[in-house]
Amino acid sequence: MEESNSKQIVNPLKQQLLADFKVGVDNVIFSVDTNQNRLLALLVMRQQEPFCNCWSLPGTLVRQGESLEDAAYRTLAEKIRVKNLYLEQLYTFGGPERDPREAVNSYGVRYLSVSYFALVRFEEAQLITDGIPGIAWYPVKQVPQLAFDHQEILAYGHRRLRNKLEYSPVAFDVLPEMFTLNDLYQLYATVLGENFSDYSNFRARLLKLGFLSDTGIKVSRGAGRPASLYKFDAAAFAPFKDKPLVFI
Amino acid sequence: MEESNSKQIVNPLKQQLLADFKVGVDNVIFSVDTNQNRLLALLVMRQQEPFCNCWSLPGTLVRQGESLEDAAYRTLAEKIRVKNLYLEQLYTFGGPERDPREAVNSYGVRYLSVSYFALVRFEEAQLITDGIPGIAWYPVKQVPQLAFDHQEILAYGHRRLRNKLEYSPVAFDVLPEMFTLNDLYQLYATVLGENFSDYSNFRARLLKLGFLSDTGIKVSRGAGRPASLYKFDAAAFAPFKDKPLVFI
DNA sequence: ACAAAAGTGTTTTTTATACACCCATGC
DNA sequence: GCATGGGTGTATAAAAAACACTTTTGT
Repeated sequence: MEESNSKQIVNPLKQQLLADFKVGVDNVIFSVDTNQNRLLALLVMRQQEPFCNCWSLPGTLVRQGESLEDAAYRTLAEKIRVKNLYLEQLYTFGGPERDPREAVNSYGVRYLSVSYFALVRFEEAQLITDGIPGIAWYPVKQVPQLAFDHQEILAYGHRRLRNKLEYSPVAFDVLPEMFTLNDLYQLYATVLGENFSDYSNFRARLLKLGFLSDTGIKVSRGAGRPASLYKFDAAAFAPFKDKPLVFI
Repeated sequence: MEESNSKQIVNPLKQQLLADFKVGVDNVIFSVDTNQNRLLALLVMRQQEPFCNCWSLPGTLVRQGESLEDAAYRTLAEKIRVKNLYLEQLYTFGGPERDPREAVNSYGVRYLSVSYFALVRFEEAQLITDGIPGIAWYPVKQVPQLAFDHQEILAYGHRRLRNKLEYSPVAFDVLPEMFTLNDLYQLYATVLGENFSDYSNFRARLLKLGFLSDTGIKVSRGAGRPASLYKFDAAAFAPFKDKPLVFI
């Protein structure tokens, strides 16, 4: 940030002119349907040009006095009601010509997208439809064509989710508060692919670490022995913060 | 990105007005002095207000038609000449009031900083001083007060470097092309802290993986047996891409 | 000769992996 | 009873961690 910030100095070389930006925030919002073992992403149908009637990530343009994170929370709150959620910044996509609006009004206005990555509990999340039907959870394996470069942003978010699962306890932000060890295992298998570990070993390893507490409550899902419901004990997890590969 | 992008519609609620942004790029540039085992960051002395005569990360404002990455490369090229470098986006800092200029001209212009993280080889990097003495490598343990929120950005970059060292071969972008195994070990020890592994084990493990090739050339650093110079074999490393904790 | 740094090997402990097997329930 | 999913244990292989030892140089 060393350049002069005065717009008044007109430089003959076009290159030298600073770009004026509008900054958008786009959210990649994930949740997991434990019943069907599917990883879901929240999409909205655009109601305006450009890309009208095209599915897209829920997003907004940043307003005066609003921080990037505030904007991310605002968009989220407009679409779903949740009790808990995990949110972090993903990446900033900002090349020229990533938004067709740049070409039209072309006063050098650029559109930059700061993307955020969010995890919510599927059971708790209430979609705010407001009559308009253009909002839905899509299995990440079956997302339709998306507006702008949102396909790329979603893919980036998916990669981040896979990485985060390996060392951080984000899974417990997506799972219901009480879950069976099989729910947890299925989540990992769904996101990371079937070949990351054997269920018995996964189970034994996590239990030994001691941050999963058995509530004693049993649930029966059809046939088979009923499973115990476990809770994540955040305090007991503390020593494992910053340790890599806790969950393999 | 769903809002109307027309500036003309004046909304009585100030909140509803979109913010206009200038976007800056700030680079956290690291290198390692293998002779003194020090991790260094490149700082520049600001020549303008605000924060004139204050040390800061090298940065620039993004120009028309320029991508974020282009801007990052441009700043870098203005400060140092390097043959190879590693560059990736770090994080976007964008709260209101992070830049004092927002208060002054206060037409709702916001300053947003997209930070980039770069690694260069200390030996190859030629600082471009151009008479002005305000550019220097600082040991990260001894950086002075920095302008804006650059302290925070630097800390963030340092954390990223530590993480990247564990699974990606970025070390070889900071080390000279040929290095001793001790250079490599010292780099890890310097960045990760002295207690990450024992030298013998570190050495044995990496050699077994087979992507370090012995050039046969020996160097003597004072007393003791001369050490072999090794090279990083990028092709041989390929199978370890995406594998976590290759370097522990 | 001896200190200093490079490089090798050995032993112990811990962790990963692959299963086999027992347990509790629905039908 | 038996299929189904939950839950426990064991045997083997691999890797991490600790550290003793050998080699080659400068002084």
